[in-house]
Amino acid sequence: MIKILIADDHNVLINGLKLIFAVRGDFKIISVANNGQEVIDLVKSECPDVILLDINMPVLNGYQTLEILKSDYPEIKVIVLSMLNDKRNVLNMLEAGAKGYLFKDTDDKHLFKAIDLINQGGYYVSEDLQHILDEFLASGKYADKKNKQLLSSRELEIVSLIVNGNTNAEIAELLFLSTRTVDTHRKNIFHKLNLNNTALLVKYALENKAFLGLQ
Amino acid sequence: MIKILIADDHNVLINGLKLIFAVRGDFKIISVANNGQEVIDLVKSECPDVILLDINMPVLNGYQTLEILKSDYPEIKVIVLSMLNDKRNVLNMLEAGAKGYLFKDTDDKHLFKAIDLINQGGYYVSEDLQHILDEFLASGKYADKKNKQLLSSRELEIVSLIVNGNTNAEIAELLFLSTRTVDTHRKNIFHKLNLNNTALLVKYALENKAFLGLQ
DNA sequence: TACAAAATACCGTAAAAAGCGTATTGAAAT
DNA sequence: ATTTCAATACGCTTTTTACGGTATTTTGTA
Repeated sequence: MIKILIADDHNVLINGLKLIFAVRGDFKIISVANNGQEVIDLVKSECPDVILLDINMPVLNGYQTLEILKSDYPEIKVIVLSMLNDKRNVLNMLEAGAKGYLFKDTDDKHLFKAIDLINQGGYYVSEDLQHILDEFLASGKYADKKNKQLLSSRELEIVSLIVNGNTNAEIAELLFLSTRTVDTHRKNIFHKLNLNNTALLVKYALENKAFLGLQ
Repeated sequence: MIKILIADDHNVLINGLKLIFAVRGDFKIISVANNGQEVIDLVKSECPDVILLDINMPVLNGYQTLEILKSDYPEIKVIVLSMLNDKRNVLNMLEAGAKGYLFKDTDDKHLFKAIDLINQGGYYVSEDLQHILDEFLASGKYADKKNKQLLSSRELEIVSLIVNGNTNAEIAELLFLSTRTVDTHRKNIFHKLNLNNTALLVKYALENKAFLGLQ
C-alpha cells in the first residue's frame, strides 16, 4: 500500500482527489496539508511514501517545501501537481528533486500511473513535458549537486523593488544606499540571471516568484 | 432546480465538483466545458442558469468568455471560480459582469450559498474579497456601461514585445516602423494604463494577461 | 460623407538604465 | 590565516526610456 500525502491550498481539489483515490485500495491518502509548513509538520509522524505537492501555497510554497524535504527526508518521493506549465517551473522543480510533474488537468489514469512508476523509483511527467524531462535527465543537474540560492537576500530585496516600479534612485532612498550601489546590484542581478533589461527581469521575477523567494 | 455549467480546464477540479454537487438534488450540473469556446458552444443548447467559470483556460479565457456571454446571454449568472486573488482580477471580472468571485479553495458550504444567492439576483464573493465587492458596487462600473477595450490591437502587440524584452528599436525593426512610432505607442500605453515605467508595465501585463488578450 | 479613433512619424530634453570598469570593507568559510 | 563572497561605492560612456509636444494618414463607422 502506497501512503500518500496531498499538499494543496485548494480544498475543492483535495476533496476531488480524495474521492478519486477512494476507488484504489492500494493507494491511501494518509494526510492532507494546506501549505508547505503543514507538510513539514506532518511528514515526521505520518511517513508518507509519496507527496503530491502544489507549488502555489501560502506560508511555505512548494519549492521551499521541496528543498526542506530533500534535505531532511530525501527518500520521500515528491510529485508536483501544478497548473504552472512553463518550462522554467518544471525544470526548477525537477532540479530541486521532484520525481514527477503533473498538470492539474491530468486524468485519474495518468495520476495513478505516475504514482506507481515514481514509487518504484522512476520519473513521470505529463505528456507535453516529456521533452523537458529528457532535457533535465541529460543535464545532470540533480538535487544533490545543485547550484544553491542564485541571488543574495539583498539582491532579492532589490528585485522586488524593481518589480514594483522603483527606479534606482528610489530604491537607494528606500534602502539608505547610494544609487551607485543599487546600480551595481542591478548589474550583478542581470549578470547572474543572464538578462539584459528591466522588462525581462520583471518577467523572470514574476514567473519564478516561488524560486526566487519573492512575496 | 438550478442548472449549472462548469467551465474549467482542470479535470481533477471538475471531477471534484461533480461529486460535491451530487449531494444537492436542487443543483444540477448539466454540462462541463474545458475552455471558453466550449462554453459558448454549449450555452445555446443547454440553457444553464449559472456558469462556474475559471479565468485561465485555453482557446478562450474566462474574461473573453464572459464578454461574449454578457453580450449574447446577459441573463445567465456567471460566478468566477479562480485561484487568482489579486484585486485587479476580481474587479476586472466584476466589471465585466460576473456576479460572484470565489477562490478555488472555497468549501462546499460557501459554494452552495454563493450559487443560491446569485441565482436569486445577488452578488457573492469569497470572504477576503468583500471590500473589493463593496468598492465595485460603489464605483458604478457595471458591465453595461463599461469602458471597452482599453488598448488597441497594435498597442497589445507592442506590449507583448516589450514584455519579451525588446527595446523600441527592436520593436520598430520587427514591425517595420519608426522608433518614434513605437515610442509614441509606448507613451500612449502608459497614459491609458496610468503607468510610468517599463517594470510596472510588464508587471501589469503579466498580471492582466487575460484581460489584455495577451498570449 | 464626415467624424472619431488608431496608427503613423517627428522634435527636443531630461532622466534612467545598461555596459564597461575598479575598489574597499566585513563576514563567513576553508 | 587566507580566500571567498556579499555589500558597499565610484567613474565614464552609450543607449534607452520618459515626457512634453505636434501632425499626417488610414480606417472604421455613424
